[in-house]
Amino acid sequence: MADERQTRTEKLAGEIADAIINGSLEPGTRLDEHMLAARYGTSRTPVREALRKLATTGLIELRPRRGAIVAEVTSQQLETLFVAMGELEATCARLSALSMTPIERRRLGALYDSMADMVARDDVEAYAAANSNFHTLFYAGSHNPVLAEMTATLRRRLAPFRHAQFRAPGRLALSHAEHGAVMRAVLTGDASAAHAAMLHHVSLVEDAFEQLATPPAARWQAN
Amino acid sequence: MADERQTRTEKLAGEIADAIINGSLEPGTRLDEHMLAARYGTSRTPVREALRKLATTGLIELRPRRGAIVAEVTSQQLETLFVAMGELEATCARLSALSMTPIERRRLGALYDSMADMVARDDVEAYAAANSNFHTLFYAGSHNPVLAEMTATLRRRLAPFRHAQFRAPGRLALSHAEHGAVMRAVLTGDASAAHAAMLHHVSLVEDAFEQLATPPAARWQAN
DNA sequence: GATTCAAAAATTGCATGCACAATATTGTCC
DNA sequence: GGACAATATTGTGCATGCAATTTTTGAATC
Repeated sequence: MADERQTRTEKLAGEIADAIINGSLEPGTRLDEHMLAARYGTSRTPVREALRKLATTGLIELRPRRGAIVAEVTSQQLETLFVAMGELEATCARLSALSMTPIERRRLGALYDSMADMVARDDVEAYAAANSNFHTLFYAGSHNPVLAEMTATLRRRLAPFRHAQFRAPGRLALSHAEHGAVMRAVLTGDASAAHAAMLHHVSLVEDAFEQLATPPAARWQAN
Repeated sequence: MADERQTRTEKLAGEIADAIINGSLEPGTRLDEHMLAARYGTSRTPVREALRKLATTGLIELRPRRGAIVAEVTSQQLETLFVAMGELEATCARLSALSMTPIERRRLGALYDSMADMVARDDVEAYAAANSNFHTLFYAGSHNPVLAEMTATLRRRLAPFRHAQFRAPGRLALSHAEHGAVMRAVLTGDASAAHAAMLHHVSLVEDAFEQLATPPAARWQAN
């Protein structure tokens, strides 16, 4: 209940996106309009509109006259997505170095410090949540809503493939060290260093994924 | 007639987008579903779906229960869009420096050379078309379809505001000189120089726009 | 003349139904 | 037994209709 201000279409888009991101709808799954309408207790109309919205984010694939499926991502496409994500994150860091306000800089430093404790306690859960906030600070810090939204969209699209991100041993400490490099560059206003440090950081996330996680899609079409 | 393979929704989205880009639908115009359905000879259903698709690209603004309007862009939002565009173009140039194939590099050089003639003849029409191709080469040259599509989408979204881009005296020669800087950096594989040169180039485009063109939206909400 | 409020009109959100395209199934021939 | 064609079935694309919300209109009041 609560806020009944959003339309059924929007609510549906959110729920289906969540189902995809948390893995309960696996890549390749056919998204039958009747089935979804029945499952969520609406008619096909809002379902169709929600599917079209999700298609633009890349979470699902819409084939004219042939229905929708949860996007199957080949390892090559995943590589492409990670590279694009890295470039956008790096750009956000670059702009953050140039335009973060003193308050934003202080907040960034405070979050970074608090994450040191989580590393010390080896608290993966808390660190993962804080990590998400840490990156979000740069989206906002770019002071460019257009760029911020693009980056956030890409992040959501990659979410299904990052579940095991911090499981690798020592990954927490490494991540925190890289965060430190990014943060220092941003705080000193060194734009190109911030860009480079963030790019490096996100590349390593990609590597960690490839070494460790078996993404849902890879089961179907690896190589 | 011809290719009746695409759905009415897709065709509609294209036609409405064109109408916005070429200026026949001005920012702020209300997009009444009944009106559009009548104008294009369909029912409201495909119109609604087309509008939702356009909304995701930012060309129109969709206010729940309150209809759609052609996006009104404040000068501040326009600034944001141009910055984001510049960063993405610069990123494409950066990646192009790293990953263009010899064939792509040769094609880039050939196009650049051919544009010198257009500058000499002061052929604004031809130069504008070639300029579009020039930038598109970097989208493809990034070898990252995700990034390329994002950049192209932003370019389309800014298209309504760039009509008078090359009208300013001397702008053609200046543009060509900047293209030269970008091209040389890419051809020599200097990624950060390519990034910087493209950023510089696109910033100047933005300046040219601000000095010269009065965008449709600025009539309504400048300051 | 401006402001407030209520009723009317307009417009969106959603449901439902039908036609056609795509897919699955069955049957026939080699 | 396998390939192919005809048929049945499923599912999407689109049209239409109704209910609810928003916007407009008009009068009454300050």
